[in-house]
Formats: sequence, structure tokens, C-alpha cells
Amino acid sequence: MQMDERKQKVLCAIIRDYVSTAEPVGSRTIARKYNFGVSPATIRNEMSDLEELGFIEQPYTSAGRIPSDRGYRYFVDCLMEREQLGEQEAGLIHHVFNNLEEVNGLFQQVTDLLSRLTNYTAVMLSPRIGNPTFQQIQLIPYQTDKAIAVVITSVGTVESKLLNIPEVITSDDLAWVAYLINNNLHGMPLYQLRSVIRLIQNLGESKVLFDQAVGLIDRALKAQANEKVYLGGVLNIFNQPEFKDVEKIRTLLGILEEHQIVRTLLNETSEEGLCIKIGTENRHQGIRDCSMISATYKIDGEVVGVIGILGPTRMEYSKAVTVVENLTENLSKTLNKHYNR
Amino acid sequence: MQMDERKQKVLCAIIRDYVSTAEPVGSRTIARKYNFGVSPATIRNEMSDLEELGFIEQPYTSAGRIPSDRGYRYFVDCLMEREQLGEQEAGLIHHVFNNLEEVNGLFQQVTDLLSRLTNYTAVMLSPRIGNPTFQQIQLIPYQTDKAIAVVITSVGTVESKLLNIPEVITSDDLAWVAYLINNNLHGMPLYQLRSVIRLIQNLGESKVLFDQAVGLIDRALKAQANEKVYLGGVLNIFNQPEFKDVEKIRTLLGILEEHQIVRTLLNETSEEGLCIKIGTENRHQGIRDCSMISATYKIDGEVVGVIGILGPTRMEYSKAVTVVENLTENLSKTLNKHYNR
DNA sequence: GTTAGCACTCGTTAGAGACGAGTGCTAACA
DNA sequence: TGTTAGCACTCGTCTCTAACGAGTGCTAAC
Repeated sequence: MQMDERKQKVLCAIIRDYVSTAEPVGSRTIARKYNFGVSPATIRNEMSDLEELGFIEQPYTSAGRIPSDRGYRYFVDCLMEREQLGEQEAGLIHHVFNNLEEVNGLFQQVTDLLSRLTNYTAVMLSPRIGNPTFQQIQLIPYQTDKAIAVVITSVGTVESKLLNIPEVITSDDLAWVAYLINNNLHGMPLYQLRSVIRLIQNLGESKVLFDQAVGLIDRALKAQANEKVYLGGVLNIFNQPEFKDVEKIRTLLGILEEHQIVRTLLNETSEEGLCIKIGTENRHQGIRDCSMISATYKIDGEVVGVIGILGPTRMEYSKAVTVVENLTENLSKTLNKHYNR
Repeated sequence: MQMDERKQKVLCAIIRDYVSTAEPVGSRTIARKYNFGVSPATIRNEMSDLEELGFIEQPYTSAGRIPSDRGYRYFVDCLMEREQLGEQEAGLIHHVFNNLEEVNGLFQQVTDLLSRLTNYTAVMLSPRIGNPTFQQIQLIPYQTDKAIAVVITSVGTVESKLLNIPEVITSDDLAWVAYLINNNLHGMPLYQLRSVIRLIQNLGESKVLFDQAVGLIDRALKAQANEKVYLGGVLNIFNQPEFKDVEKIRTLLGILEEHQIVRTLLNETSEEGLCIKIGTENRHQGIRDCSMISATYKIDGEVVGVIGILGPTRMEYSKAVTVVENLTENLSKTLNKHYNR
């Protein structure tokens, strides 16, 4: 059996109706509401065919039809048209990207924006930069027995910590340790750090200080390697009638709380561009009745991170895709400008 | 009517039973399960009195009794005995406070610990330190047209930011601006900052840099003034049968997500020591069927922050109070040691 | 190929009755 | 005076049934 134009139109109508009502769609509704100019009986025949093709299904005999995962897939691949952003939405986006104070805040802002524009839950991974290296450390004396250590990595992130140091350590010692570290470890990636450190000896009293400082460098580089997870609009889950069940919500919130799971999910995004996973296409058991739309963003032409949304399979794919694509573009542009490459 | 000893025992038994089962408690259950040595009929008479006193109530005619907010209040004020911590629990607490890596991580750890020990949702405000002042700034050159600014406040917190600066600015300019700021603004609280800044003139090309640096100082001091909110065990809400209703969960999660609300709630904690708010004693409409147990922690004898738990009014008050008190003590001790006063 | 007609399915809703946990009251008892 | 057995009564919960209706598939006619 082939998909002719009318079948496609019927499938579109079913999806459109189901997406907005969350109720199984009957032949009468389709025929009347979407002006097919044929009777419900004719639509029924088409629906019967669509069911045979696996694009729609019946929750039970003699209920209306709902789109199957395969139906959504066909719709997304072959039928869906990109939607235009409304003026208000474009305005919101413009506002976020053009009133940027600093990059770190941007990630949360973009995630919130994404959830707000789509009404689904938004997730995001901050940029993972291939092999960040140690750049420099500063040790600043503070009160009598403390020091503040500030580590800068090659990607411009800063990690700092208040150190407790033995009283015998002078500010000259601080300077000496900082000099030692900067001289010997500059430009080191994480995996080389340990082996080089072993070569540095004879620190005497400064050993404690040195160890703490190196620990911080370690953390700074590790933090960079592990992409941070941002969540936005988590409560949007409650808007979906398919999640009126407490257990379902609990499962989903449990997944979102486990950042490692979110990371895995997002990292399954195809290497470049947009990725849509519908229902059972998702690996993770707990989101088998959800769809995820994600897209990668780049710095200097290289993929560094992902943003995405998580919603029910009954999702406004067209709108969602437009927003996700738009935001990744803007994000890439902004980050490139910021990192000046 | 007076509360005699048996009435108190009956109230205790009702609360104890209701807390563990979440079902209205009948006279038979009380008489049998709690070895009163009298018949259900006698218990019924006592219950009737307790109801008249307002300590228990019936959900409907001829159901069992449940404790009223007033009943819980009487129990907490007059009847409750402190519970001892189990060995395993004490071990967990010891582990967190004695394997401390750094103070900033401690806050989230304590919040998580609190929720884990009680099985309720834990909330916490990070220390608010009265009038933090600007201590010092470092401007570190980075790449050709950037600088990393690091601001240290009087309480040892560090704020940093990557600055974009005009190309004409040299590293000497950076040093000069840092010197200027350190010399003129050192020891300034937030409210004096602006007026002093106006006195500094003739910055020429460095104006942009100067403004960005001051902006960061501003933010660092403001961040300190506004206590940060930490949440732990949010999903514990789902364990409570009283929250099997989706709308209730949504409301509660909505409140927890609005950090400003949480801040207000916690700041209503009595100036010192423990605070228990039961049901309608809570100001906020959305948690009128919850109880909150909170306690302040101190640095240098001065109250600086609050930790607390939020659960259903049907709460294990004894256990919860013990844990909250224990953690505030440990927290105060640890912070004092860390800040060395 | 399209459509009206019609029997049929099956989830949803509303109502009725049985059930049972628990009460309050009364009267008897120590 | 406090305690208790007995008993009628209340009311939420559970189960069963019947009515309803949205929607289907099939058939036959156009």
C-alpha cells in the first residue's frame, strides 16, 4: 500500500488534532473539522489503511485513533513544515542574547528560554572543550593563616578556593609555590598533570599548600571535562495530561535529577545538527513515552554542547524544532563572538 | 476539662499511630496495640474529651480520629521526648563533617544529608554575613584582548569573570586599574561603593575596564548579601500519601522552585534555636498542610543562616527535631573552625 | 471510489446495594 | 464514679449493573 496525498493529509490532521486535544481522534472529527469534503466513512477507510501501515493505532476497539511512534516519525521526516517564530517569541530570544552580561549566566538563561518558548522541559549541556589545559594559578594571602587560590584554565574558566595553610608559610612562600606551579605545569592537560607533579620535590613546609593548589587545578580541569547539566521548566511536565499520574512524574523527575542520565541522553544526539527521538526510539526505559528534540551548538566550527527539550510524544514537533534550531544558532553565534574566534 | 496522664498517653498513641499509618485511628486499635489495659469504650470516652479539647478531629462522622494542628502542637510542646540518633545515622553525619573538602560544597552536602536522615525535603540558606566588604581585586591578562577579574570579599568568597577589554589596554594598565581599585575601595561595604567610585576620574581608555571590574565587585557583595537557597531530597515529597494528588505536588514544587519564597519561609525562623511551624501556623497558603522544622546556625556566636525540613503535618517530629538540631550544631562548629574565630 | 445505514464494541459514568470500620449512647457493673 | 458490654447508627469504600455514547467495520447502494 502506498501513501497518497490524501492519506498524508489525514495523518497530518490526526496528529494535529491529537496534539492539541490529547484525545483519540474519530473519523467524524477529521472529516468535519479539517474540511476534507468527503464523508466520515471515506475517512474511516483511509484510517484503516493508515493503521495497517502502522502510522496510527487504536487504544481499544472502536475508540478513535492516535498516532503511533512510527506515525510521528513519518510526519517529522516527510510531512512537517517548519513553523515561523512569532514576533513576541523572536523578541524574547533577541532580548536574552543581546543583553548578555556574562557567559556563565547565559546557559541557564537559554535553558529557561527554551522551556518557556516550547512549554516543555528544557535540558542543556554546557560546552565540553576538548582537552582543556592548566593556564595559571594565583595564590593570594588572606588573613593570617589562609590563602585564596585562583586557577585559570585554557578555556577561560576560573575555579577558586579558600585554603587553610600552616602559619609558617609566608607570602613569599605563596609566591614561590605559585611560580613553581606556573612554570612547571603551564599548558598541561589533566592526564599529564600527575606525572609531572611527581618530579617536583623539596617543598618542605610548603608541601601542604602545594598539594591543595594542585588539587584545585585538578578540580578545575575535571569540571571542564564534565559538561554541566542545566534544567529549565521542569514543572511544565505537569501541564501534560499524559503525566497526570504521580508515578510517571516521579520517574521523570527522578531522571532529570540524575544529571549523569541526562548527560547520557543528550550525548546520544547525532554528531551534528538536529536530533529527534520519538517514544521507543529513546534508549532509556523511563522516557519511552517521551520525545526528545536536541541539537548541538558549536564553537569555532566544532561541536561542543547540546541543548534539547523533553516532552510527551504528543508534541508540537514543528514549533519545537524551530525553537531548538533557532536557539542553537544564536547560542553558537554568541559563544563564537565571546570567545572571539 | 484537664489533660490527665491517660489523656496524654492516648494522644501520644493516636499521633504515633497516625504518623506511621496515615490512616484515621480507631479506639480499638489504640486499646489493643498500645496496651492500655482498658476497653475500647473507655478509650472512646477519652477520645471524645480530646476532641472537645481540640487536639484531635474526625474526618467525618464515625471515622477514626486524626490529630489536629493543635494536637501536634501540644504533643511537640509538652509530650515529645527527644530521640537518640542511631549508630548508622551518627556515622553518616560524622562522615560528612569530617571529610570536608571545602565550605561551598558543604552546604549542599548538609542539605542532602538532612533530607536523607529525615526522609523529608530539606532546605537551607547559606550564611548571610552582616555587611561584607570589598577586600581585593586581581586583574590577570588573558589572551590578547581579555582579562580575568577575581574579586575577594571580606568573608573570603571569590567571584570571577572573564572581561573583554579594548586592545589598547596593556598589562600595565591592568595593574594600574587594580591598584587604583584596591587602594580606594578596600574595606568598602556595598552601600558606600557607588559614592566613592564617583571620585575616581581620568581613567581614559581604562574606563571600560574599570567599570566592568566595579560591576563584578558589586555583584560579589550583592551575592553575599542574598543568602543562597539549597534544596535536598525534593523527591521525598512523593513518599507521602498525602501528596498523591498531582496538584498538591505541583504547588509544593512550585514553591520550592521559587527561591525567594523559600527564603522568606526560612527567615521566619525564630531568632535563635529551633522553630517548629505546624500546618496553619505557616504563613504561606501553599504549605498550610505541611510542617516546617528549622533551626539557625551561627558563626562567632552570631546567627547567620538557617536549615530546615518541610514535610506533611503528619511528621515524625521527635526524630526530625533531633536531626535538625544535631546538624545545626555540627554546622556551626565546622564553620567556626573554618573561619577560625 | 464514495457514502448512508446499521449492528457492534467497549470505555465511561451513575446509581444501588453490601460491607465494615468506627462511633455515640445506654444501661449495667465494680 | 469510672469502666464496660451491647447495640443502633453513620458514612466512606467497594462492587456490580445498567445506560450511554463515541466510534468503528461491514454491507449494499449510488
